[in-house]
Amino acid sequence: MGKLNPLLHQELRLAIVSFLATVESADFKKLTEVTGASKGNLSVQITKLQTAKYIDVTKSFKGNYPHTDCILTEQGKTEYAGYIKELKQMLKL
Amino acid sequence: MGKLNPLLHQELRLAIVSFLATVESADFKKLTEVTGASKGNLSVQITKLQTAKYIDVTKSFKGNYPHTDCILTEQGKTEYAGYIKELKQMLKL
DNA sequence: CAAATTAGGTTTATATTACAAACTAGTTTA
DNA sequence: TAAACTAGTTTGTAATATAAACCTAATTTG
Repeated sequence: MGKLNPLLHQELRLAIVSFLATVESADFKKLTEVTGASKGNLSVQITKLQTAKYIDVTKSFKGNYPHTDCILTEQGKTEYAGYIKELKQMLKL
Repeated sequence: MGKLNPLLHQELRLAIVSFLATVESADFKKLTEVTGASKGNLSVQITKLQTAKYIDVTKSFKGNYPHTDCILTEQGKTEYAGYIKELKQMLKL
């Protein structure tokens, strides 16, 4: 098998990517809100998506606090589109 | 989180269930063909779906050989429909 | 001002899962 | 009768997901 991209076929990562596909930029806090995930889990999954170059992660300081921003890369968009295509095909959506 | 039914949000089980949703009966061999999965993996995932009462599994003999037939239960259909609904919502499909 | 709390994360330990290799049990073929 | 095939199941291992614990600095509270 192995049709569905395993990096995307996971609930939290899919939630992150599908959200980023609609906004083009979201910070860590926003992502915890929209996904409902714990910070630990979110941190891990962001790193995985970053390692795979599906998202770009920018760390900076906002006021005095650290701040992490995420955007979908071109590759991320492409892979996401491919995943959706496979999924639709498989589920006849 | 935890929106997407984890029993269905797994490629092989999803492939099994989505296929059974279109045919109302398939044997082990047919399922290996349509999913492309190994027999071991298929066997394990069929058992999980059966344990959860998402499918009914009937073992018989066809000629001299054992034969395993699977059909989606009402519960399986309901859960599958629910999964599709959540997924569509999440991915805006 | 010292202690507690909050912000914004990361590391890591544990539990669960997925998966294929190895196995079971019998059958057909040469 | 040995080899190869049918039709699966069991099980060992590796990969994964997840939250608890941790970290550093900032800020609020008594």
